[in-house]
Amino acid sequence: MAKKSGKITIHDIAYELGLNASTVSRALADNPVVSQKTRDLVRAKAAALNYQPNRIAAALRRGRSDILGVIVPALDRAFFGKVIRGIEEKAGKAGFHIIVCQSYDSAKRERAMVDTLRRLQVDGIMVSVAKDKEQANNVDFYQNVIASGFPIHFFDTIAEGVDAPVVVIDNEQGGFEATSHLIKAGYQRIAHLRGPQHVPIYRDRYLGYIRAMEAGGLTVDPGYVIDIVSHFDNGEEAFLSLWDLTQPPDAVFSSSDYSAAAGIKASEKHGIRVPEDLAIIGFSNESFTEIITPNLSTVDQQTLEMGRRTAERMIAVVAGNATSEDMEQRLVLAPRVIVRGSSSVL
Amino acid sequence: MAKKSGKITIHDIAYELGLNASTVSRALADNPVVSQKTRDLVRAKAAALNYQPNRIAAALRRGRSDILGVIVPALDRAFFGKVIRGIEEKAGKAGFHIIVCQSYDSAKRERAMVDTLRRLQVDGIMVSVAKDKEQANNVDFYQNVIASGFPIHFFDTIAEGVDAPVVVIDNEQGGFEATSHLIKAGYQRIAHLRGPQHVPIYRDRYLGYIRAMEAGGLTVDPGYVIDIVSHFDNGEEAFLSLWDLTQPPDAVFSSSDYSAAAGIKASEKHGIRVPEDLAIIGFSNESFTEIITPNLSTVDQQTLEMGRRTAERMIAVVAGNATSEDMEQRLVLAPRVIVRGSSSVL
DNA sequence: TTGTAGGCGTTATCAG
DNA sequence: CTGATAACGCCTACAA
Repeated sequence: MAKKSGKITIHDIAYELGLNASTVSRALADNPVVSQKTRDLVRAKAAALNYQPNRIAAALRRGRSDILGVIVPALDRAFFGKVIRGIEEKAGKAGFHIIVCQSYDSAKRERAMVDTLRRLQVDGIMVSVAKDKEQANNVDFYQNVIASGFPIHFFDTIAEGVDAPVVVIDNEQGGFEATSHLIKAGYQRIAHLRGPQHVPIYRDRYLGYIRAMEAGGLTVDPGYVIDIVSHFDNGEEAFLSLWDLTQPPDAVFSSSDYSAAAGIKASEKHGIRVPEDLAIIGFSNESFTEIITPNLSTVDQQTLEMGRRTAERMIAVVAGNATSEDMEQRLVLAPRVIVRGSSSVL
Repeated sequence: MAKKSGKITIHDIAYELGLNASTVSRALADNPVVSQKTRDLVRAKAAALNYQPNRIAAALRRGRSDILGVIVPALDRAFFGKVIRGIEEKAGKAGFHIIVCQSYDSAKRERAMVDTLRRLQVDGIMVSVAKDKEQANNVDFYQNVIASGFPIHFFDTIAEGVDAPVVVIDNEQGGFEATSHLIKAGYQRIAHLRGPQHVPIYRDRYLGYIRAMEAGGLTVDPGYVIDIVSHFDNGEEAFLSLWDLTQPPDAVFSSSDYSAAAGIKASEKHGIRVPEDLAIIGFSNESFTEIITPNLSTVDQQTLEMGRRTAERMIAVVAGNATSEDMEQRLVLAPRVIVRGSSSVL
């Protein structure tokens, strides 16, 4: 009995059992070098005292914390919620914990978070990079971090030009397939709501759109490409400007589900039938796409899978089963087009 | 120069400056007892060497990690994403980090997470308790944890009967106001889609509904109260059963936005106009409520605010500015009814 | 103003 | 099979 109010340590257990702390440590680690009898005794006493090992002390000693860092732009975006769920799932099973941080889409803040996480001695960091325009400075920064031997793994939005493992979906292919789907369904005048082009994922979706149009023998009317700034707010405007054209489109591939949804709403308001007069397909498979009417066709991003694979690969590196080098640096997941009512008359 | 490949420590800085590690430690902490000159020298050298303090070592020594734990049922639910965003926001500003775990709505797993987090030496844990039926065992568990002096703070779904600080919204009041809004709008036959009654938040919403009905002088037809199991899946069924009644309701207050949305969809399919034939109001203010047509009336839960306040209060306790006792144990946030197209003809 | 000497709780290396 | 000892990197009395 008798300990002040402080926490129980292996020394307490050792003392009560007339053993040495190192034996207790070995016993708790199930080290076979310790006699079975002693191991049982120690475990029993540990349970009796409600001993909780201090993992921070162990981390200091072992030089490993079994904690991984995750940096995302914002936690309240459905996409990141799902990816992190996948990450936590795999990490947890492998005995790791995750610390989650938000960059609020500021590359500067993102770099600061990397530094803090490293000071916390996380064993590696998974990051989906901020989408502001200050990303250029990331390259040197991350190259230095990586050169120092610290494991970094990107997912979704990556730091281009940085030599690190990456899990992404093929946005170009997603754009291609979404557009191709519209072409196959018979639409000819296909517009595109385009996200900020300094962000690779949006640029790729746009390029996929272009490729599909060319492959389908259709010309891209420059007036059919509308730039979306904040994907929800100016969704309606975008559609209005399209209808102002002398020859309005008969289909729209939007780089975001939000602007696509805004389009459905605007169409309804203006008496344009979806999909008869105008087909719409979005991107991301947000959960509301199955709730709105008509259901929004979209491109699924394999979010859970992205999280799981990222965590797996990160852990492989951290656990030493793989080095960043010997693993294929780039894992590209295939997006899946999901056809629903907004782009097909069933 | 010359360090193997290992990390830089205060000893390295001290060595290079011909100082002692303790002086460096004090200098970096801006301890005024150290001469300004030395402090500047140390900071400069630290920067030059790209020194990153080892917070895990500091944590061990100080007995504080500046890390807080957060346990939620699932990270891919919009509600928790927002709350955590709020938590991280406040925690980050106060110099804390957060480790996020998922209970997957299993009380057993939740308790296991509490133990692991404690072993990681987090300074406190914020938890939204799992919604399975095994919660009863939580009471003893949490009472013990708290009795041992470890700070626990609940939010949203709480462990009833446990004496710990809590931030919740007034679900009873939310149910009352949602229902009252329908009554004031002239609806009389008001049904309720009721969530699992072993979960306090759903029970409270139901009680609020009852109170409003009574206050409005309306009788509650038992056939008008439909139990929802999985809030999205059997939403349509619920509505179908209501329309089967000889006297169907003219309004529905749903304890979940998802079943409410399912109702809007089902109404459309069956040629029932919303809100003319049937008014619908949900609960939670999910982001899709503004996207569907008509926009769904709902009750906002103050998610960001809930996260911020929870973090603030937790930090106050951890930082010693307040004890769990001297702070009002219960902070109740007021829900806000948001009237949109689904329950009002504007 | 700076240095010395522990010690936080664990694990790893050596002996015995 | 078990014990003694040192060390992980930092902080903090206490001394000088």
